[in-house]
Amino acid sequence: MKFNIKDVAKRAGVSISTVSRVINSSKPVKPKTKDRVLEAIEELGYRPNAIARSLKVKHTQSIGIMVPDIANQFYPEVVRGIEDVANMYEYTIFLCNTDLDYEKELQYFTELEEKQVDGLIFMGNLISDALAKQMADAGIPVVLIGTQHDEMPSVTIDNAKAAKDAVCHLIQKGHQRIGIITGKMKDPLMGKARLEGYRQALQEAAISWRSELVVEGGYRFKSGYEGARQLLMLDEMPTAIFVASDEMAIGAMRAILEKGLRIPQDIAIMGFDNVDMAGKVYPSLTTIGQPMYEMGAIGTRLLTKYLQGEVVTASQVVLDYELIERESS
Amino acid sequence: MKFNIKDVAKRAGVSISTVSRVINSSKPVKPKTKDRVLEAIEELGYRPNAIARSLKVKHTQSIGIMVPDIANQFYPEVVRGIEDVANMYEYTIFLCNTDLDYEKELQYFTELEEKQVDGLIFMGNLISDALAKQMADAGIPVVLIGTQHDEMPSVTIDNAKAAKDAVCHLIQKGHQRIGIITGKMKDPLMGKARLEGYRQALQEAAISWRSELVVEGGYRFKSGYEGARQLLMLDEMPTAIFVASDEMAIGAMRAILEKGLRIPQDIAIMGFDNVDMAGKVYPSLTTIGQPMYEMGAIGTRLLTKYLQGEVVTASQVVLDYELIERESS
DNA sequence: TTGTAAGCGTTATCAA
DNA sequence: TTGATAACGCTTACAA
Repeated sequence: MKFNIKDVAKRAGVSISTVSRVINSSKPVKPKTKDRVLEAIEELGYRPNAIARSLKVKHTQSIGIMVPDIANQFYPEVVRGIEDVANMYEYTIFLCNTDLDYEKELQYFTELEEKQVDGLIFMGNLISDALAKQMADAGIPVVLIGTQHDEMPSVTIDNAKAAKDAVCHLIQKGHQRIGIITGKMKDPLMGKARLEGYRQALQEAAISWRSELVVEGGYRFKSGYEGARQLLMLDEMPTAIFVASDEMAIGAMRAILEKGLRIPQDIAIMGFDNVDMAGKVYPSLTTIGQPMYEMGAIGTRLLTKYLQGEVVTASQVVLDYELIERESS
Repeated sequence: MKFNIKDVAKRAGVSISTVSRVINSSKPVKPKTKDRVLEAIEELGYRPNAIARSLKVKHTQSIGIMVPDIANQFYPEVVRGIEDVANMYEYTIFLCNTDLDYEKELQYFTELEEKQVDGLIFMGNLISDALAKQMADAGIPVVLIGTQHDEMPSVTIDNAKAAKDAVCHLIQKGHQRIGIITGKMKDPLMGKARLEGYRQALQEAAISWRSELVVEGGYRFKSGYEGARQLLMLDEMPTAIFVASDEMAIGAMRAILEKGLRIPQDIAIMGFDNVDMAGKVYPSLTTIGQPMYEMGAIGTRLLTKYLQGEVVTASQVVLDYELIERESS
């Protein structure tokens, strides 16, 4: 019960080329025959086979998207942004979860390459050399979101500057003893850069660096909780904590609340990301808002430009963030 | 710089058929020639073209997945489950956000059909007649997750029973005056069924129904917040509220906390879903745990069975839920 | 304005 | 164990 272009041609009493022409409006067709074709298509419930078409035209109108873990708070929103504009430009998206595993990244890339995706959106940590090489060899346009690479277009925010602003905000609120729960130190953007911002803010305010106030975290709830507990055990507790991700910040809040301390009166908290949850917890979380949806949308728009051969002026776009003041500070 | 099977055949000094045979291990090839072919593949960096292959073999090793909104708390986890087992069975997934819009569902389905997906995972409300018809006509295997249809396989939980258990739990805790913030009343599963569970629990406990204690919500944070405020304005406030989704429950908690009331001492809260956030808010949320990852994984496993022509014994699987008692009750 | 036919990169049948 | 060759369903010169 599955028909092809030949079937409709026969039914309409025309050649397959005319059918093709009415499907794609690629060449003028006499209105009358066009109607006959349309009618035949309708009657048979014919659907063109995009696979066959792709084989011929050499593009698939599909793009791959690699993401560490869609179940992780941060990504769904940016994936939504990606999907919306991809859809707008008539692309469908292949979703791949890499778990930040270089092997998996490589393997998925190969799979996507074989499936002839027109382009790729990549999210994750640094791109491994092997992956970079394969991307270059494949000749598939790639845009990075939330990470950078010398030879690839990307959309990011200025993590160091954002972190600095965050800490400055705390300082302006009168805090002098400010703790930090960082990201992973081997992660240059979310880890090191945000710590660097913290350092700069303190320096500008002439607040001396105290190593007991910085604890390394790992982005997830639990490490925020544990990091905060560690900070709370100090003889002199911080009066504010800057936490390098919202999820950790919410873990930190729990640690504080469990101790019977008040937020922000006893300890102020500042997160990073503006994950959906940040505005919903109580007290709500003051944070650095990454424009997640926009990052996805703009990154994809950038990709479509490459795909359509448009000239792109800025290939490494860094977006504005926003300091969102809520109840926790 | 892109090679095809012909190029490697030439380079290896064999015919394209032998190359095909070594790629697919479909027929024995003399070890020596096999090595030559492998070598040629390696040297050229050849990648088989899956599109061409699909055209010939008539399947694409890809499945579509339609979800209302990936940015909505509930879905990322199930999508992760889907992707994991899809990947295990060598399928890649096309992700589509429908926004619960019948038009969009139809449109996406058509797109997926044209792209020749081997199967489809559908999440959303009731399937519209138009969609059901098109699915049947297309002859593409579909499995439903979180919703049902007479003629289609699905994986769900027993919403009414789960809701009843939830309310019984509240009753056991000594509550007699129990409010409910429901889902949408036009939604049979998450809306009506959960309300029905509430009704049954009250009835069994011989607690009389009071219409001022039931307010209709809409799943999202805001409607939970507003619903709770409405309940809190009653002359006799409820001592417990059963909320038909975690996100609403968290909105309800805010309304309560803002009034200076304590959870669970003044008002107990019970949610539904066990979204990631439920265990992270403070106080943490007692809720009905839907096995989201498993729903995705099992649904996809079911789909692969259809795709591989295996016999399936149970096509409408209803999974167990779990009452997760935390701090809010 | 329409039709014929070559070709996209594979797999699979058939013969050798 | 291998090689020629006809599909798969479409688009696109080129001819008519």
